[in-house]
Amino acid sequence: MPEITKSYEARDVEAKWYAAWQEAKCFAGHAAPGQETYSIVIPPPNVTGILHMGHVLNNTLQDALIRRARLEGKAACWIPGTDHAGIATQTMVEKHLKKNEGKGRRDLGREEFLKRVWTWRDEKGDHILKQLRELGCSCDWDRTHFTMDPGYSKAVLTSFVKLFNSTDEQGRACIYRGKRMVNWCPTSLTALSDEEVEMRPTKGFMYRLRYELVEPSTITDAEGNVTPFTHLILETTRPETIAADVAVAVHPDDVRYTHLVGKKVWRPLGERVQIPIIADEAVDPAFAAGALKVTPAHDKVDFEIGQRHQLPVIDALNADGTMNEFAGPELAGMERFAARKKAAELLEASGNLIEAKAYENNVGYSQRAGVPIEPRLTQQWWLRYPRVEEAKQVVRDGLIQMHPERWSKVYLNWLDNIQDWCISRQLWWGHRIPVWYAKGIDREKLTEADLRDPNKIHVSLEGPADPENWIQEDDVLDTWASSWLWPFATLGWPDAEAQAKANFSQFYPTTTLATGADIIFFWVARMIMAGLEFAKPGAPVEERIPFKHVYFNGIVRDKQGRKMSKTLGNSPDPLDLIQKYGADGLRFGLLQMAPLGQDVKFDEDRIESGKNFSNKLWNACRFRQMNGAMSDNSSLGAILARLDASQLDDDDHALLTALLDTMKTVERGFTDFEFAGATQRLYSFFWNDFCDWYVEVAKARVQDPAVKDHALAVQDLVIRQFLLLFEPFAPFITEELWSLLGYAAPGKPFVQDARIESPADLIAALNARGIQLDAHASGRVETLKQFVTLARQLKTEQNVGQKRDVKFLALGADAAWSALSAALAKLTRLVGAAEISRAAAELALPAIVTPFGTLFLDTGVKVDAVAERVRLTKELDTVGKHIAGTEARLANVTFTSKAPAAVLDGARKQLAELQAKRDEVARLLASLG
RNA sequence: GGACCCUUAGCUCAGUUGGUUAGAGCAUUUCCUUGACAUGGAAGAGGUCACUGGUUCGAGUCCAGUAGGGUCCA
Repeated sequence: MPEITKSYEARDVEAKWYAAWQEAKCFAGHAAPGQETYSIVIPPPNVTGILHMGHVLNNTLQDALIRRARLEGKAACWIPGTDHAGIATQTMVEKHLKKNEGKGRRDLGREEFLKRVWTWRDEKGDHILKQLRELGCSCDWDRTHFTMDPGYSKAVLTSFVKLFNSTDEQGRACIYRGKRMVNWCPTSLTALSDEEVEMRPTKGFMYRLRYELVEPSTITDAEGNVTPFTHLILETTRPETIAADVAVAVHPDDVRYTHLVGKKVWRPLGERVQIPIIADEAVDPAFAAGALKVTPAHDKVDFEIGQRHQLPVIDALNADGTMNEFAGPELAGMERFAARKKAAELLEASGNLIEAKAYENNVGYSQRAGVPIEPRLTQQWWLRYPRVEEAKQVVRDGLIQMHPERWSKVYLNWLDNIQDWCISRQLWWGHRIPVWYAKGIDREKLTEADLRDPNKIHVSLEGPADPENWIQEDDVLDTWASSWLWPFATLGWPDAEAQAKANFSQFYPTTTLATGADIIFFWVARMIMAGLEFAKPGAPVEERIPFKHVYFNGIVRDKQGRKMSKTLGNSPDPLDLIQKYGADGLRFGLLQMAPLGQDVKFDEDRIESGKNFSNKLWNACRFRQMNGAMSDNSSLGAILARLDASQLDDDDHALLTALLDTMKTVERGFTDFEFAGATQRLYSFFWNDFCDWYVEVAKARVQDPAVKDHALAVQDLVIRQFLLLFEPFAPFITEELWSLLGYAAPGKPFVQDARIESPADLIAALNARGIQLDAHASGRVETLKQFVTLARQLKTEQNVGQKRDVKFLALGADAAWSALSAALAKLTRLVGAAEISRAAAELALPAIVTPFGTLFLDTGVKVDAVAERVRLTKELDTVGKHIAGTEARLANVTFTSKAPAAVLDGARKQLAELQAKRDEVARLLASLG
């Protein structure tokens, strides 16, 4: 048996065991027929991403879940992988190209550019998966997937083709192409979905403008006064688009303007043209002066107004956010924000700018590029979501449970207001849409009927048989239109052979999805719809859902509650933390501060405490090893066989009771996703119940040959069960100790080869050895602990806290003394005294009142009566207050008549104890003279 | 504007269905390197549980409102 070193060196241990696990294929997900399964798909990080604290929390949780499942004997499978992350990766490579070669993607051409992206991916990708290994993640690496792999790509294209040929719940084609207003990112040069747009309050100006009436009018008020009416007043934040105005709209019921409807105003910028005044319900008469400039090309509401009134569309912006010739000669070619300034200057010069006031409003930003998006009219592919109603129902019915439950509401609310999904992206890195257009047709003018005409449009995986007559769509699919297939595409779908090989039928639906709530719409909701639609056609709904539980972990924030970000530099590098505190320390510390569904305020001290706990565990095991040779630890049965039921004392009973309680807490932690509670109980059990008390108490027993084997067997038992409970959270140190203390059975070298006992299993195993746990032992041990604390307190107060040769004298009734003397040996040791003997009468010595009567401390020095009197008086005062409170409670008739008996008894008992204590303290005071 | 969450010790957080004197880690005070562990041990100090009202014999816990902080959706 190798000797355990003085302190725990995490890094050596971690590297060794991870290699061993991989070598032994410990993480392989195989399901035997009929075996209960537990499967998780990883939220695939961006292929070029690096590990941050959010990943650490998310993946530690998944690893804990999957490791626990293994210990419970389930066929566990955790599928890893990465996401091609269309925009993010393409942008990254483009930047790199620009910097190193001074070229853009168009200089290289599509084919060459994609080659470069693949090279980049091969060189720099998957780094994050290696980092997850450092953390101890037990993914089945042989199942690593990438959303652009051939098999996965086939799944993506298959899903598109299937959707193209199917209808939504209202019988409409799921996929259509249409020229509609989209969120356009002028930096990435692509359309975005609504979810990729982030509203941010943005400071700017509200420009108050005059639009001259072509035929000035007059207003006649109630008194018959007539005033000239020469212009309309409008407000806009975007004067640079004025040249694209095609009308001014007012509310049809707005009496201020009804007489003007049908008349015209001069457009104040660009070519001097007249535009009509129209009436539309969409105008808010209360906003500004109640008139709205209508610019159909650059605003969604305006576009809809334009449609209703058959207005032309003038697009004054280029794709990259610069103005084009329709913006007028002064603005053409300018960048949009410069043009805004310039437009204001021009308006001011022409006298049409009344004022520009500072204004803050919500502006949509491209989440990825961080620039304001432009509403832009373009041809895109759209998806009408399938299975929307079913997706709501599975959550309402609890087939899919969200934790914390409140996220269900957010989810349902989104589905209630669901909008069609713009799935095409004007990118190259991604899955190219499997649509071919017949040569010679005008793509801009395809009707819904044309889309379904196989002579004009070809949609398939393989492409047309006569490719020379067709041109493939340039656009690729939104990244999320590939990752929404993740739970089943990683299990081989749609290839039957691959599915069989991957144990699709056993691992789907997966058990738990652990992710952040920030992607509940992007990913979670869409996966549910995709799963219902594709995974097991025709199967009952409970077999089609992609997962049964969704656990939303919090966001890791810094101490001030800010999100961790590169720019703020407030995000510690997880690998540094692993270096400093060990992977186990990081995992354990982080989980301790991660209560269900709350954001985590990161505190490095907590991680340090995780490391310290590792060391504590290490040393407790080291001490066990030093106390006696290891006997057969290879199974629970073997250890139990070494227990002597007749030797079990109160401490054994109390410890085993606490162990059972810990087992229950941890079990509940896993079913309810209450990991913080589980880790905290593990901590307090091991440190307080086991080390602080039991190991100390057992020091005496271990010296006694008659009970030594038994006492060590209890320790071996508790350490074994603890390691099993702790392994999911701290796999490295537990593995090392499992091995060092001989818990591994022959041919079963790893912790995961063992089966964790449930609390009921352990009770049954104890019963089978003739052991019934004594429910009252814990209370008696608690009393002894109190006695020890009080005795130590007395020593500290008398400035002999560290001396071990002091003498105590206890004055109490026969019953108290007999209880005390039964535990005398260990108490003497624990309080640090030469002896504790019985006093015959009150003594003129410093004293403290304990549950076993009054305890006097003989330091050999004359007692300081004045100091004692002060101390005892204070004590008497405190006790008196508690007595008064309890008496008042008991004197209340409504309390005594309504409170349950147990509470009443407790109060009465407490009062009696307090009164006895008061009397004793009073006697002591009196004896001081 | 709608929905949700949070407010407990100096800091970060626990506190299960209402029930003795509200807990932990870190920080802090005093003492201790005694044979597991100084990454440690012992003893202590530190809290009107944001505020107001209600329900109840009893509220950190349940209800309503107020204030402050945060998130999501419009």
